[in-house]
Amino acid sequence: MRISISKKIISWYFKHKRTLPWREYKNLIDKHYKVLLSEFMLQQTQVNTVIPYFNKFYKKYPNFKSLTKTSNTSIIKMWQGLGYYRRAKFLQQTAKIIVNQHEGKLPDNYEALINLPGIGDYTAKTLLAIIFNKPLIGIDGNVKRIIQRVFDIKSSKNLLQSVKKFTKKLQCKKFNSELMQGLMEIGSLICKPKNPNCSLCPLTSECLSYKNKSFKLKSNKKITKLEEYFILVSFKNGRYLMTYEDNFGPLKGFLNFPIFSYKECNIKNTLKFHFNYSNEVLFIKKLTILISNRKCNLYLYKMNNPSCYDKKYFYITKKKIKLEFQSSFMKRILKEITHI
DNA sequence: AAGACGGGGTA
DNA sequence: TACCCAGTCTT
Repeated sequence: MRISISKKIISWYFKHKRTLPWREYKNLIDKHYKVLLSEFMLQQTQVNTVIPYFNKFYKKYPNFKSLTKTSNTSIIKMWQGLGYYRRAKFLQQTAKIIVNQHEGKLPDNYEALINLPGIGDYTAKTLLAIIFNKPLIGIDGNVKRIIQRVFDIKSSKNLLQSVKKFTKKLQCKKFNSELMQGLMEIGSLICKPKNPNCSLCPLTSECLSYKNKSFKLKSNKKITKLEEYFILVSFKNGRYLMTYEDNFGPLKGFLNFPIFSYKECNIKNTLKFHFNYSNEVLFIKKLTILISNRKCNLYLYKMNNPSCYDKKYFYITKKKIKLEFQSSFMKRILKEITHI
């Protein structure tokens, strides 16, 4: 008798699964918390990037309750460098709902889970699979790629629908948790986007892409917008001029140097408007930063001792900056000017 | 249905 | 450089 694809994935997983911090737990509630935390951190973020963040975060916030008793600022500070900071906000909101409405436990049904902040279709199904061993499979990038390759599903308008249909056939009752994790494990370690390592794959005998020797998938076209800004660097008595209120999209609301759109603004007029522009303005250097779907050209300018007309700007010491949330964006600028 | 949202790894 | 990552939410 032929062994089913699911069984092959499951036995492969038992044998080859990695030891990861969220795969070891003290008890069931600890498992709920660890798996949920890992799923939030792993959204669009690779395992190896997450591991140190997870360990540090878990040490400081070891359960749902601890997340309800701290400020969102503190949580975001722990998230610093991981990106997609909305996740940290949603995580706290979800923790509060779990503590206040679900007796500190993760709900075990789709309806309740999908209604929690930061939990979408993928995470809801995956939590049900991993934690409660329910016969569902969440479709992430890994699962999508494996299914597409094994069944040689051509990219088309309803690619996702086809993937869903084939994925459903794999669901199993007894070891669905291992199946779910095995799919992702194979996806990230073996069935990689480029150069899949088929010699290690347990599915080669049923993989149509392997049979046809064609593994190329249609890539997601990603549009990168070019944006240009100028940034004002001002340094006084060991302190930097900064603000929380500049309107730079992705990191709006976080501490940053004064930043202005290069296209819309005339530099001198802008400086006159916000600052006492009587001092000389010097161009320092051009910096290129990639962030989300943008490529930003930053033109750094220096002005000595401006007095601010606008209350939203203030001077802050480097020591205090360290205590604040620092985006990689802001850190990069800081690094560039620190030796000027 | 498309765009916004971070930052780092990899070929 | 371009693409990808255990996606979700908003418009």
